[in-house]
Amino acid sequence: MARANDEVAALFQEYADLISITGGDAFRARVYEKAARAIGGHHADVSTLDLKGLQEIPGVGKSTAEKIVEYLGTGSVAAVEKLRAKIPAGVRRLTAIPSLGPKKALVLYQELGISSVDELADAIHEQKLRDLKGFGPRTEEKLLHGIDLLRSAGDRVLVDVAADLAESVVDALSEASGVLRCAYAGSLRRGRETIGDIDVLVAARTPGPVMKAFTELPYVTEVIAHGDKKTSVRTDRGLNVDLRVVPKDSWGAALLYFTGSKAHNIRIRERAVHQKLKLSEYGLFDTETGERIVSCTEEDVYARLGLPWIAPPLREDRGEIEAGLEGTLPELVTEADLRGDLHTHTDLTDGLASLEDMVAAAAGRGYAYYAITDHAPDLSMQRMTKERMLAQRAQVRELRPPRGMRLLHGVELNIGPEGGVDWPDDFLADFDVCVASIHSHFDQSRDALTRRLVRACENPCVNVIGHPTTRLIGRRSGIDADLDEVFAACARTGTALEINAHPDRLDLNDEHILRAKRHGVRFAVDSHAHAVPHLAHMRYGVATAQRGWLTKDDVINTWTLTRLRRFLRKGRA
DNA sequence: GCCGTTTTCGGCCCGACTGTTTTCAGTCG
Repeated sequence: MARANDEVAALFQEYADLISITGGDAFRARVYEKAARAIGGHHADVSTLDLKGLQEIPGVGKSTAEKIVEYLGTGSVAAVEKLRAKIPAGVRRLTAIPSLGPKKALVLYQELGISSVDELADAIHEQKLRDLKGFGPRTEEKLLHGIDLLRSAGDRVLVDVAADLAESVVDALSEASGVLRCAYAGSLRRGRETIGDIDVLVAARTPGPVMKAFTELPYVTEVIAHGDKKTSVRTDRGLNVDLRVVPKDSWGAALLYFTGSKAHNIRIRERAVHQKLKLSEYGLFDTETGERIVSCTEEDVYARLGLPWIAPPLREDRGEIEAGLEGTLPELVTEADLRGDLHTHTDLTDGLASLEDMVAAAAGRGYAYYAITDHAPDLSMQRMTKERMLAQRAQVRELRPPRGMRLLHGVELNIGPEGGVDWPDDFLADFDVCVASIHSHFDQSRDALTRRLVRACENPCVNVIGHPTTRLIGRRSGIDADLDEVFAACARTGTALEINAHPDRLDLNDEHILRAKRHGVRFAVDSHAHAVPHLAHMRYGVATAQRGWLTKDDVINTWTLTRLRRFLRKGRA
């Protein structure tokens, strides 16, 4: 069951789309889009708020708040139903086709009665679009191509795939003639968990050579748009890359603009307008004289708008502008702050590398401490026994890792259907650290799942809840537990929540982290490595923690070993 | 429909590219 906030957000997004399609006031549509985002990201559950509380959500006024109350009371909103009755759901679906927006969708529906993607494909093949105003032969071609893309849509890709591609594009273009600077921006720079396309920014004396080099990259399959300032391509990696080329002295304004998010950009541009300034990707200008004031660095632009530099992971219009004005932006945790990793495996269970190899690689990352946490016997395929675990402990105690790195002997316990774990307290008490995770029985009731996690927190030996929602991005949605209750239990019992850094998990996600932090929870950013290369996934976990506004102090594996050990003692005898 | 470090009314972010147009609307980010 989704949070009421998510249901309301989806409803308002649909309402905004329907307003656009029916040719309603574009500003009204934008208001509902904005409200949808604000409600989806709001920490408090809207079903617990009254009319007054709802209006305290920025972007939610009287009319919107009343619609929320109406929805929560009756399960629908009359104004939305009215538009739904005018426009079939399939017409809205048409706007998912690239190059087809609300205006064309309405024309297709009104003139030809087209209300589904299939009907549109048929109509194009029957040449029915020829007589419509604004539809030419190129439009037909683009629509057919767009339909193909939609039908084979891989949607967004995992962040590691996008990062590899982006870094390779940046490396290649940095070598192109006339390129002065090159970097990726967009959602990848903001550290989002999945990426829809890659934005690459170049500062160059002349755009020609770099544009050419770009379209000739080996993984480019198609050039979508090709101009002096912007070129867009599709790649064989399932995502598009946009390249923008700007003059060198526009670098800061352009980087700011292309990093987004769109919502953040709109907010800072509004701020500019209020100061009689105009902000574009070319710089910050005086509206009256047209004179450029600043543009070279992001810091310059923010400063002229009365703001400190805002780190990209915060740029989601989730309060960062207000915090910047008040001087209360968090000092975000960084990868360099991490002193260790608290959830890793070896080939004793389902890891691929030996204890020695994992430890050597961890030492190479400069960690001060490193925990080995192989599986316990309740994941029966791992064939773990007390004897095998104790033998590993002896091996760990004997190892002398380089650079004085300290080894912690831990375990990843399985949280059973009733919330119990593999071993009794007296055996667990001798581990340095216990991670406990759910690995099965994902479909229990909400109450059962909540109780299960709360019981695990109440175990005096459990230090960290591993991959708390068990989601696998794009493959398995997270379990349906009352997370706020779990967060409260973590804070009460001194149990940390994991931010699992593996790109297909990133669990907890940024929004959960923001909510958990309000409960006073501590976090562990862990690689969950099953092989040496996985240790480097930490960067994605850190980015997720940054998106959750976490500081060094919130993350237990940035602490000194002494402070960490005190935390890990928890309720043990 | 929302909102105010000029405003409780009159604004609401800005520019690139494409295709169908003869000067611009639509789409996208």
